This record gives sequence, structure tokens and C-alpha cells, in this order.
Amino acid sequence: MSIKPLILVAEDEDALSTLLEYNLVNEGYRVAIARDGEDALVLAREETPDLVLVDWMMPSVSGIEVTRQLRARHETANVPIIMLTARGEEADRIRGLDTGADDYIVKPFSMTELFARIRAVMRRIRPALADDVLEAGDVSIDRVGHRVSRQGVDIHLGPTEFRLLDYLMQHPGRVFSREQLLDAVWGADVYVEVRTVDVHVGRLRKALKIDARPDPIRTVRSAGYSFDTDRR
Amino acid sequence: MSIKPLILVAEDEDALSTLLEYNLVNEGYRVAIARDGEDALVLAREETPDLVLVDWMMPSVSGIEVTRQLRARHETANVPIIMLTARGEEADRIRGLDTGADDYIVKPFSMTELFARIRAVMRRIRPALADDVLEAGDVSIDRVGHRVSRQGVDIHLGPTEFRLLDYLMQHPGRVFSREQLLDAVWGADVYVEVRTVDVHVGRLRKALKIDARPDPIRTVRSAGYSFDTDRR
DNA sequence: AAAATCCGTCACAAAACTGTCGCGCACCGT
DNA sequence: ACGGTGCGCGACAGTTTTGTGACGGATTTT
Repeated sequence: MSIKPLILVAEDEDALSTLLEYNLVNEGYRVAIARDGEDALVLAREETPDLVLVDWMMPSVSGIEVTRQLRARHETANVPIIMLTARGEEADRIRGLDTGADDYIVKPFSMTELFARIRAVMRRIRPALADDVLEAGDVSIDRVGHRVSRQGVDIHLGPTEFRLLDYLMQHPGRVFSREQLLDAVWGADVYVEVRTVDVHVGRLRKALKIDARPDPIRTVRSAGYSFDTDRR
Repeated sequence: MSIKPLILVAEDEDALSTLLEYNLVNEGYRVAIARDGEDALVLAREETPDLVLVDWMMPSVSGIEVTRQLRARHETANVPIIMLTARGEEADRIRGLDTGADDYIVKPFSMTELFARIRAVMRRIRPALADDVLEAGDVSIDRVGHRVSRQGVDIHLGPTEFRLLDYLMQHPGRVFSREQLLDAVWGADVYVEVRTVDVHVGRLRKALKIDARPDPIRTVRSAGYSFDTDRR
């Protein structure tokens, strides 16, 4: 997750979404604007937002439906969602909360109150999310669920390969010598041949291979290995 | 953690606290009642509650102060807090949220709305704990009726297998070590062999087997087990 | 009190993973 | 172009981890 949290706003009224964008950006957030529910789902897929503001009433795909779909997808299952609703009727609010929204706010609302709610909701979710899943390029590693996936495809790794990838992804772009990797991944007290690292890197590479995607692990001759997302 | 969540209610009006106790118990929660803020802190220390309902206005120690102190203590730092407030004024609500409360509800409120908020707030912490019946994939577990079924077919489980499945389904996708499972399902003080977990997982799997349906329990070598609904 | 369940442990088999070796190719400096 | 060093990779045998049937004792039900 980058420094500035990304907020996805799904709102069909131009006046309101512009106002929201202006104020949220001013508050230090990055903002993605969606005009309707479908848009919102597409945008959420491009970059997983850190929080979603979704209007209850929207053409085509309603706020509730958006919520449900976001919850269904693995990447966005735990993203906090705040529902914007014009009606103050209790039944609707409850339905919103039960569908999986984390909070709702009734229009019209003040920016101050919205900010407070955003802070409250994010404080709750973010710490858990921040450490748990690590992404770089198209590879994501979930340490709590012990899952690795590339472009959404699940990848099976043995324990050692998992720890190795985990360690490399902690410091993308940085080159580690085989000795450093042995210390970090195997443990300082374990004695194994240095070349063992090569073998595991090889296995890791093979496992990460998805059609023609570039190899995310870079060999630096006579230095070591590093996890790189793009450059060459 | 036991099956029924413990809710700590800090409220000085007798009429309301009695009403809350009655309804919450009726809804399947365990309830601890505190007459004032000090009481609340003492009770929270005795057994860490799963959620706290605290009145904004209370003699001696105010709701805000209770919130602050709960957040300060390690055991209760992440317990969700819902603030009960008589005033509808925005400034106060914001202050409440910023202090660390996760939500607030304005008096007078209906029990239905309160329950929805409790479920919503608890879902953030432990995604499914709030519900009486829990479903993931084609498996459903009814913690009130102690019933488990898969694809509509009733399944009989022993008490330990039931608690094990219950715990795993609380946190779908998350991997637990055998030690963690022993703590959570058997109890921290019970001494049994670690491999006992394997045996019960095995029994659970056998019980859950319905023709060719995929095994919902995933083994993560040298890490533990997790309940998974989808991928393999 | 007898019967039926349920529980924890063990031992053994199956499965998964690991470390090492050796060979051949790639790359580098000369 | 050439020798040398570094690296990728398939093979393999040993080790660790997990699945599971069996069993005696405890607990609950009938």
C-alpha cells in the first residue's frame, strides 16, 4: 500500500462526486471516481482501494450490489466500505450494514463528519491489512493465509520457497547475497551449502512462471538475487 | 474465546441497561453490565469483552475516558466500541469517533438498529462471529442449534470437531498453527499432544466428505490448517 | 449398568520437501 | 577466441511432515 491511501468514490451525482474528490484530495487521499456501480467494480479491480465510498442509489448496479461483489472478490474482501444514503429510513440502513458495509452516512453530511468516519473505519481495518498481504507487480503474498498468487492465479510453494519469496518481497529491488539469504531465510545457525539458495531460487522461479510473464527474480552475477517488479 | 460473544454494557440508566441486557441475551450474547465507567474498566479487566457498548454521559468516568483507557490497555486495544449518545450534535459524534470508538448510535434507538450495528462492527474484527449461522461455500454451521450441514445434508460432529470447525470458519482463509488451534479450541490450559489436532482435522474432514466435493480444509505444510471456501 | 460416543495417543505408511551433486551453458576479462 | 568462474537445472536419496487406522480409557446416553 502506498503512502497516500486510495479512496474509491462511487457516486452518480456529478456535483457531489466533484465536491468529494476536491475535499478528499485536499485531505491527503488519492481518489478514484466512478460514475456508476459497474465503473466502481472495474476500478476496484485495477487498483485495490483502501476504502470505498459508495452511493446507495445508483443507476444499473446499486450500492448494495457493489458491496456484495467487492466482498466476494478475494482482493477486496476486507476493504472498508462506507455507504452514502439519501434516505434516513432505518430499514435501508440496516440492510446496508448487513450486506457488508462497515458504516453509512446520511446525506446531506458535512465533510468534517465524513472525514471522522473515514478515519474511524480505516483505523480499524488498516493495521490488519497492511502487514498481512504484500504485493509487488502482479505477485501477491498473503502471510496470514499462506497464499501466493500471480495475476490472481494461486501458486503453491513449499515452506522454504514461501519464506524466501516473503523475504525478497519485503525489500523489492534490493540485492541479497546468498549468505544473507541463508541467514534470513534458513536461520543463522543452520549450516547448508551456499548453492542451496540457487536451487530454491530456481524452484521458486519455476513455480512463479505464468505463461510469458517476466521472471520477477533477478540474478545479479557474483552478487546475489533480488525481487524486481519491472526494470531490466 | 467461547462461542457466545461477551458484550460489556456501560450505562448508568437502569431502565436502559436492563432493556439492553434482556435483548442482547435474547439475541444470543453474554452480557456484563457496568453502572459507571470505573465499573466498566474493572469488568473489562476480568474478562476481555468482544464488544463494548458505552454511554457517552456517565457519572465520574465518561464514555470517552472509558474508550481511551480501553484502547490504552493491550488486551482491550482492539475491542470494538460503540458509543451511546443522547445528543445528536455533530461535534460530539465526531469527537467520539476520533477518540477511538468504532461507531455511535443516537438515543433513542431501536434494538433492530443496534443489533445491525453490532453485527457490522464485529464483522470487521472477526468477519463472521456476529452471525448465528455461518456459511462458507457449501458448508453451514449453526452455532445456536449446534448443527452443521453441507449442501443441505445434515452432518453429525462431536463437540470438539464442532468447536474446531466453528473456529476455523470464523476466519476463513487464515492459517492456524496446531498450537493456536489447541489454545483456541481446547483451551490454553489443557495439555494434549500437538498431533491430536491432526487427528481431529482428519475426523472433521471425513465427516464433511460429501461425494466428490472438494475438501474445505487446507493443510499448509509446516504451518497448520485453514478453512477455505474456494481455490486450491 | 450397559451401550454408545467421544477422546487422546501411538505407530506406521504415504506424501511432500530438502540439500547436494554434477553437468552444461552463459558470461567475463584478457 | 579462450579459459575460468558463476549460474540454471535435472536427478536423487534422505529427512521431515502429515494422514490414518487401531486401541484403551473416559464420558455421556439409554
